[in-house]
Amino acid sequence: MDEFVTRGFAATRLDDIARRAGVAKGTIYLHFKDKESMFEELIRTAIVPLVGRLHAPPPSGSIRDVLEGFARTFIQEVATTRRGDIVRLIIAEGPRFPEIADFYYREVISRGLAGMRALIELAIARGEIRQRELANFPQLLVAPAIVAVVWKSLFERHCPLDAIEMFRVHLDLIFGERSKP
Amino acid sequence: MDEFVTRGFAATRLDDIARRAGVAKGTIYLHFKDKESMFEELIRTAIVPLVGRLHAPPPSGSIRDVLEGFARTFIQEVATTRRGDIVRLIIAEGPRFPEIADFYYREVISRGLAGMRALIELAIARGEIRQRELANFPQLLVAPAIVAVVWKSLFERHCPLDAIEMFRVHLDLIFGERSKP
Amino acid sequence: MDEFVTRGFAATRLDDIARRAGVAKGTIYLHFKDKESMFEELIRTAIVPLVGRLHAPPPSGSIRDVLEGFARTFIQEVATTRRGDIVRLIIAEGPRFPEIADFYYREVISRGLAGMRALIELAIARGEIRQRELANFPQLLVAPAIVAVVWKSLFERHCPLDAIEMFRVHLDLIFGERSKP
Amino acid sequence: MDEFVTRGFAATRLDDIARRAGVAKGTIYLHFKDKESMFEELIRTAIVPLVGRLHAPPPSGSIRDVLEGFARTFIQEVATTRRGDIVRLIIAEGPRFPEIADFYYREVISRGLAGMRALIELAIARGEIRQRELANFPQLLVAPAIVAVVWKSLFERHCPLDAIEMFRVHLDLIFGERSKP
DNA sequence: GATGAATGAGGCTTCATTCAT
DNA sequence: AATGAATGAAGCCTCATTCAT
Repeated sequence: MDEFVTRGFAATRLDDIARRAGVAKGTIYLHFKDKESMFEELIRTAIVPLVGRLHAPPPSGSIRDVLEGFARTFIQEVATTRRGDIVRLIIAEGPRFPEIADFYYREVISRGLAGMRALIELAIARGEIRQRELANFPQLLVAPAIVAVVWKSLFERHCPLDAIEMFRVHLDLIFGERSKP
Repeated sequence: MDEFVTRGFAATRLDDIARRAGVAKGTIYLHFKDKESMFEELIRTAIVPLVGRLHAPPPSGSIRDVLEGFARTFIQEVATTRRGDIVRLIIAEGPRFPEIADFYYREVISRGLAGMRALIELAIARGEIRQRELANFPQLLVAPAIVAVVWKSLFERHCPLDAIEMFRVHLDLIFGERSKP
Repeated sequence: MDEFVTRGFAATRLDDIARRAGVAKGTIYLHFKDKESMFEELIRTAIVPLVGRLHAPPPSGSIRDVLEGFARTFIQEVATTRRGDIVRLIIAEGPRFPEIADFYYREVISRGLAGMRALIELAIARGEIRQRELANFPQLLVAPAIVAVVWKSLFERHCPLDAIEMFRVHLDLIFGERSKP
Repeated sequence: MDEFVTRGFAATRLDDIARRAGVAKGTIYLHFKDKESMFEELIRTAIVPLVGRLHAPPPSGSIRDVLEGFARTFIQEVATTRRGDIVRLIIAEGPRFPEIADFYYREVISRGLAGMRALIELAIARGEIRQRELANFPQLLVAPAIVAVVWKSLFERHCPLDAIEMFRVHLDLIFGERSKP
């Protein structure tokens, strides 16, 4: 997966994968049909941990706190790490691997957005969020996370981005400005 | 460019490019040093029209109207079209073509964000925007556009996204809800 | 090596080498980095047997007999055979492969000439050779061998050359005419 | 010719020849049928001046003086200069261009050797040379010149060679040692 | 006559895949 | 089950040659 993330599907060599895995090239073919199916299986496998996170904890405190915690976790454990590159990899290779895009949509996106929408509706019901239409576009809630992932991999060295702080400001826009601690 | 957008850098064949361009393979080398520099030049060339747009029009009316117009233009002429794929292409290949990422940051991102920040500060000064910290993260302003571009190329067929309406809701979050027409 | 000798470096095709070697084209690259390093390694390898000969035998009989034996061996086993073509190949490609010329000078030429010089000085000390200055130009001793190699590959079919007899006459010039047997 | 000499036939590009000649690439084909015939014609043309020298002046003084003058001229105007490289070029490409080798043999070698033989026989008749068999191998007379040409292009930078002095020693071997001036 | 842009055959090299060991 | 040498299809690139201008 590291190799695919670093170079993309086409530019990755099975030689390198084998060396990195500490096996011979032929051994790969005992586990995978070919390079393409290996790529697809690896992506699927890599996505699973993301899926795990989506079984949201029950919203005990305020929705905003839940979201802020979620955002912090996502940014620290995904956007900043190798997992964030997997997201970028899916963006990059998705159009050529529709099955991967399908799988990703089914397992991650649709569930994640459903969860977001539920949270938003709960927050609206509780009066934490005033903008009722936000429930129609749960993508807006996670948009800064996407931006953070892209920014990290392309522009971080030109201009570092404090993704957590950015997300906090984003939540201020949604929930109303919070008095600074 | 179509070929590169469709397949990515490594998987694109010069044979196909030549056929699509209606020239022989050798002819390519009268114009470009090699595949890599052709890719870089094409990306640069493709970006130029985007850059032109960034010389912002003078904010005559309300900032929100300016941004809404800008968003509509961007989504209709970039996110929906082949140009949006170029943005995706840069996200995909940027890490392996640092020069392209550099160029893109210098010519598009830094200028665009500077323009956004100026607009945000103007809006804050005029009282249109209350969240002063937004000026520190102009990325937040365009985040829905990025999401739209990615969504279009990966998930549109699973779940169409009304990007313009999404952007309108986003602006409501920033400027406060506008009374429905 | 046969292919390189027959066609020269640039005109030799890896296709032909592979076919001649009875392997696939790709197999070549398991053993050599590229065409150039293959050429260089082959030349080096081909020279090794020549180098072996240069560890001179102890001059038991007269120096002239030693040289006549050496010349006979050289002409029969080098000038006449495929190895002679390697000498011609080095003359032909040397200027474009400085490393080969360097290697050849270091391993063959400088050692061979040192050996020749030692023999000449010994012969002078013994009174077999009167021309003391010959020791400054050991190249003169082997000049007919070079001429023989070149002649064989270019003009043999126009006018055969008895290289051994020529060398004998050459030795007569150096050692004084020997009474015919 | 400079291009061919520097790189050999196969590695020389018509692009470079055209640029050096100050004409367009297509223009070459108004004068030559193809690269091969151009090479052959150029070699032939380049050889002509060599041929001119062979119409020997009548041997007025001693044969040895004639030869020493000839050698000095040859080494200064051929071995040291670009013309010497042409000799090397013929050695290099001769086997693949039999017509050139033929032409060279006919126009230069056979005539040159005939002239040498005549000189040798004259010197024998005059008593300047004692070794009668030398007349059978006029190649021996010019062998040091060949060695000088090869040495210059391959090993000069490792160990400079005083070709004229070497030739003088060679003549000493043939004519008997001359008292030093 | 001269040009030089265009061509496309052909060469070098890579790398996914196979298979005898 | 694991290996890794061997394969050969396929891609990039060069350059001799052509031909419309």
